[in-house]
Amino acid sequence: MLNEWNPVQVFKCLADETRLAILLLANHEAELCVCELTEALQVSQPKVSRHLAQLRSCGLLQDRRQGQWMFYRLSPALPQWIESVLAQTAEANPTLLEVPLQQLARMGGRPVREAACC
Amino acid sequence: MLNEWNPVQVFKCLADETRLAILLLANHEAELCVCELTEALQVSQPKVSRHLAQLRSCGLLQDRRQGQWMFYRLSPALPQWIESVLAQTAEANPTLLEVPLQQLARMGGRPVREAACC
DNA sequence: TGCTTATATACAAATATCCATATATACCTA
DNA sequence: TAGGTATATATGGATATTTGTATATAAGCA
Repeated sequence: MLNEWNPVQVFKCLADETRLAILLLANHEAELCVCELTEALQVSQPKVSRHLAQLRSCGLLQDRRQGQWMFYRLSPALPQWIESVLAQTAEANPTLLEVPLQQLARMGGRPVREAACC
Repeated sequence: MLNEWNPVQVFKCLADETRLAILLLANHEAELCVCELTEALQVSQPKVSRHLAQLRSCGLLQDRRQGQWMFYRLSPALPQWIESVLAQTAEANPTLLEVPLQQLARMGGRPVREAACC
């Protein structure tokens, strides 16, 4: 995880429609798997995976495997200023999440989360 | 000013070392001319001008001519969430402004501001 | 084992971004 | 008007980013 939390790097991560939507969704939904993101954002699976890899390598996202699925969430180590930027952006731009959340709600066959521990 | 306040566009503006520094300086200093920015950031004049043009065309900066000088400041119309992002970024990353402010303080022959109105 | 689903990665092409250099424009002063 | 300073922009090349397509990896299940 190079150049950790460097503001320019962080803003580069936010400076793409797909990545910003992923981050705002992760902020809203706690945890999402790749197929859910693919469906919510209506983009190809490799595209989502590539952006997820970038966000993970920048330290913004954390992943967890559960069987066949990979679940992504905001990194618990995220500095407060970054959380705050995400929250402000989401609050001031509610339309960004509107369609993705509708797509999610419409989606069938979503994987069931198992408790992460215990 | 196309695509005004589109978050992705805004973050693209923040996703460059020179532009981010310009914005944080403008946030800190109220108003700066091109030669001051060139000196503070230790970059070439065309480079500063190009980035300033981009920030202006995105609506983040406002310019004002005073004689030979062009003064730039944050747009008064800046949405609150963007101001907030800038403030959070500056506060959490004080080193970003450290060297530029030193260079500014060291700089001689800075143009005198006239009152903008009256 | 072999097949299916979910996800990741490699590759190459298209596009965007960034920069140095050269030059143009605008204002000022004489 | 001519010359100087401050700033803007044009051009071309280098580099980075983004993407579709194809393929690889990993887990689950028969």
